[in-house]
Amino acid sequence: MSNDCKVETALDILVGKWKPVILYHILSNGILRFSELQRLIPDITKKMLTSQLRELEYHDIINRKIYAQIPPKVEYSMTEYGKGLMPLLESMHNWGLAHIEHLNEIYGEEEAK
Amino acid sequence: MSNDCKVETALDILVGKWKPVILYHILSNGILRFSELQRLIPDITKKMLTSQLRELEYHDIINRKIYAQIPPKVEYSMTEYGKGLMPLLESMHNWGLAHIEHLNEIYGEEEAK
DNA sequence: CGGAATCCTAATGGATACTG
DNA sequence: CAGTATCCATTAGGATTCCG
Repeated sequence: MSNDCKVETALDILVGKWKPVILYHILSNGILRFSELQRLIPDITKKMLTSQLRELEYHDIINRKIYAQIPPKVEYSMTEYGKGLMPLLESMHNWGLAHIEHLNEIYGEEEAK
Repeated sequence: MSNDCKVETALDILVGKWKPVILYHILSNGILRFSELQRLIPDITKKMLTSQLRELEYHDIINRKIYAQIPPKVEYSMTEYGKGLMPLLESMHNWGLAHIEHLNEIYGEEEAK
């Protein structure tokens, strides 16, 4: 059996068209409002931004701080626990970087995939 | 810009409902025939097994060796390059394991997600 | 401002049957 | 045995509108 393989658990947290980008911006900026994330990721819709943030929040990767005021203000930041993801993200980034090189060697520069 | 973030590149290789399981079995067994993989992963269809194997092959993670005989025989194994994925897979596995613990602490044992 | 609700499209995954 | 080919179901993602 392979039920002791938890690679997929880690994948779950990162999979989603926008999650890596969102994490990238929050990690770079520390704290970001909903509208700031929208500005930083122009092509994302509110619905997508909301759903991806909620999933990350569910997994305790990011924090959601609501200010009870009008107009509303909501801030997102990494949780302490979520910061523990950073080494893994870096490993993935580095491997990804090397892999692009590798694909170029095999298939040439054209193929982006 | 966040275009220098290549986390997604790494994700691409692993995303796909069956890829982690397939890699797990090939890594555990060294060399496996198509039919052996089918036995080890009972719920997968031929179509899915084929497509996932082809994607891994495209990325030079696994090798496909065809024996020109009747009945056909095809063996799959990790490439040398593909073995370089192992540390990353282990990191992800370990993080995933710890994350399940963490979720249990937050939400209790019931929630599997 | 930061969403929720609704509807729609595209991509992924699966069942089944056929083939060299 | 190791696949294709077709067709169908499910899911992810997106556009738009509305709301406190």
